[in-house]
Amino acid sequence: METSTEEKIIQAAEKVFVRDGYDGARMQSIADEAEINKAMLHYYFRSKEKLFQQILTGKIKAFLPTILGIIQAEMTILQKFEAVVDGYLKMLSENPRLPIFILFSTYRNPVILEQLPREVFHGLIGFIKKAIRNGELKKVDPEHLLVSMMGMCVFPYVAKPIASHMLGKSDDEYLLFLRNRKKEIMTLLKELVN
Amino acid sequence: METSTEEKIIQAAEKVFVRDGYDGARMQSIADEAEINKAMLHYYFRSKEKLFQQILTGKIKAFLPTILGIIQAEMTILQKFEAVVDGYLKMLSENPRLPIFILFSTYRNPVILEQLPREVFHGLIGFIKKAIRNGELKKVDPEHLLVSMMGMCVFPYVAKPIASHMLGKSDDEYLLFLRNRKKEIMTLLKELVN
DNA sequence: GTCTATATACAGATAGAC
DNA sequence: GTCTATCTGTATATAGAC
Repeated sequence: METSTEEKIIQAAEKVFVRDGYDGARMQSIADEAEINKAMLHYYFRSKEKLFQQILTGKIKAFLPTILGIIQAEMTILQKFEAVVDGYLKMLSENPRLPIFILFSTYRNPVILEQLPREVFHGLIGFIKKAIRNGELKKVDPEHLLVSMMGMCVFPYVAKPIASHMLGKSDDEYLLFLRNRKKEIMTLLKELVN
Repeated sequence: METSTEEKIIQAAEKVFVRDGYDGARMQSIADEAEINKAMLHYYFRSKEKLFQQILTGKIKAFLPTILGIIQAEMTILQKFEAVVDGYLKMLSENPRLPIFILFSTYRNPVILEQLPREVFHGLIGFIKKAIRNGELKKVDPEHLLVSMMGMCVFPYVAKPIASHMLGKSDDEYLLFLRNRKKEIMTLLKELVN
């Protein structure tokens, strides 16, 4: 029932920034959404810029694949792929507007990325390399494969308006399309496994 | 040597809108870029909104695959894939910031999409369906395959800041990475061909 | 068509009472 | 901590001289 003012601001700011972007967001919109006074935003966070940085940093960390922990050593490479794709698609289905927000924000201000850890990517690339050495996987470039996997997951979300229009799908039909996505991505990835 | 004022405005507006987005763009920046007076923007285009609509519509049309005309009936499906991927990646390498601009803009204002033709997508999906019937291609969902192809092409561009950081690549190294992209996408697509 | 000057609106941010 | 009132800058847009 009780939410602190600071927490209310953060939740409202997430919603407004993710929806409207930094330049499109209004401090008044955030205050309205949080049902508090506009002056409180500055009392707690000093400036729009500072509030935004905090929201963006938090969201980027959620956006990066945190699935690495789930992966077990005994899994086959295909099972690992499935864990990554599945975990990622689930997060995206819960936060469909998140990727376009993050990608656009980092384009306009890449400095924020410097504090981000690279272990997740390195870990996944390591798995792929090992699977190739084992003969478990066909010879492909690990970095390109990882980018392809992420692209296949993320693109239908960042391109939702244009893709649903081009495919002639209503919002409901496009949701259904997204739900079939995992199976279709895995069909492609299976072809790479020996 | 001679460029009409209207043309100078359009070129400047393309540059500024694509770089900064609608909300981030300033009419003064466009005027400076075009080396004309700010009042001229309103004389020729009435409002920022109208100028933006015109730029965005033009850019979306360039963004959609116009490669369909190149495709010949005698080509194998793999050659058709290669034509699409190659044409698309070339356009992207010449306009690296275009996709993030269009995708973000259509997210904020999807109405603009209504005037866009769907033939390009339908044409490509038709080719894929036919190839499956012929036994030329493994059984995959044509719509998903098309979205996967586009995602593999576009994602490395829209995610450039985050991907180059995660892979630990400098700008030059990332450019090289992008230049190898075609080969790696085709490696994946080849596995789908019988 | 092109300029200068200005109108109008609204954004982020702060001062100060309670 | 929370509010109202207000400051200050700057954005889009227009009026009107040339």
